[in-house]
Amino acid sequence: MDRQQMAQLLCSHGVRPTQQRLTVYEFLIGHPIHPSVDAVYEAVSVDQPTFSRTTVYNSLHALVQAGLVRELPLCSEERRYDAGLTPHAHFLCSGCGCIKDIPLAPNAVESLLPKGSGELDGCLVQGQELSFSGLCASCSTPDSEATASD
Amino acid sequence: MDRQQMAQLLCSHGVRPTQQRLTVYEFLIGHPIHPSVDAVYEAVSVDQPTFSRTTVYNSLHALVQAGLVRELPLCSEERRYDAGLTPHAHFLCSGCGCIKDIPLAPNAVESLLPKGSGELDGCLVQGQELSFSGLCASCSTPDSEATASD
DNA sequence: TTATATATTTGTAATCATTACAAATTGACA
DNA sequence: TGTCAATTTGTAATGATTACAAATATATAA
Repeated sequence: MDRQQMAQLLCSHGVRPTQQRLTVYEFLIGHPIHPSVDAVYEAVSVDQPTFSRTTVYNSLHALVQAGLVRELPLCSEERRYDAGLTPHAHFLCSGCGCIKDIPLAPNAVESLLPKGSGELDGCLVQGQELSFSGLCASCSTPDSEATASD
Repeated sequence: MDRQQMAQLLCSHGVRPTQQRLTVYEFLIGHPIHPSVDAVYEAVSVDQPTFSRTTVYNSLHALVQAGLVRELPLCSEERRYDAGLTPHAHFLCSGCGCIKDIPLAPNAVESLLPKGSGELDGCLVQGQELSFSGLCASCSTPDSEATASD
């Protein structure tokens, strides 16, 4: 997906495709590491030193509200963002903070809901998230301390 | 479960059953509203005005580490805690912040993982959480603005 | 193209949940 | 009872996020 296509995608979701928003979205698409706000900011600042941290926040808000990016509900100190919209779960390593994707079958999560129990009756469900936590392969091996990578 | 039983439960999990920890745990058990730290603090302060906010943090940390309480991974500003350990999912209302429990069958979540795909190979899975977000019945009804209750 | 209005970006200051810390207190154990 | 270690308490510090206003960019109309 090139910038032109991204711009059209943003437009079709009601988001004005400014340079900054495209830069943030491009980074998320190209780096599926579920980065924090600061990770995005650090990355885009390399090429564009005037890029503001506030703009990263603003852009992410706009993209999340448009449904193009989702904020991950995780027990992490910082918020993490994901532009991958195919159904998948996440594994958060409490050691190094890395996040792994876990593919899921379509409608897998819905199948868990109690059928006809009415538990979600009247509730408007807009998002869902399945997450696991623990230690990744690197961090669960005692002799090799993992460096916080992604 | 009375205080005596709670004390034994904490002991068996390696947590010294201090008065403060028991008070926090008792509140969580008795009020399954998945409260925030501040909600716990406000509640216990009514009867014990000298109860410190830091102690609420400390107690919750101890209980979480012992596996008696879980911290909920949700897209909320504050951390929320749950002493209910039976398998269930959560629904977080972005309007009023209330959280509803959604019962799940045992091992329902595990059944979603790709069989033999090795996606979690080498990872030590310690926790899991399935959450939904949206608007609760009260908040999705336009004419009755819900008051932030639980 | 130019003028005008609107939306966005930027940088700084403020907010708020959480953590760090040290003194005071409590509880266990000899 | 005395001593030591763990816990509690209150305050100060931290750090992610938000608020805000001036500067800038963008879209639309003339």
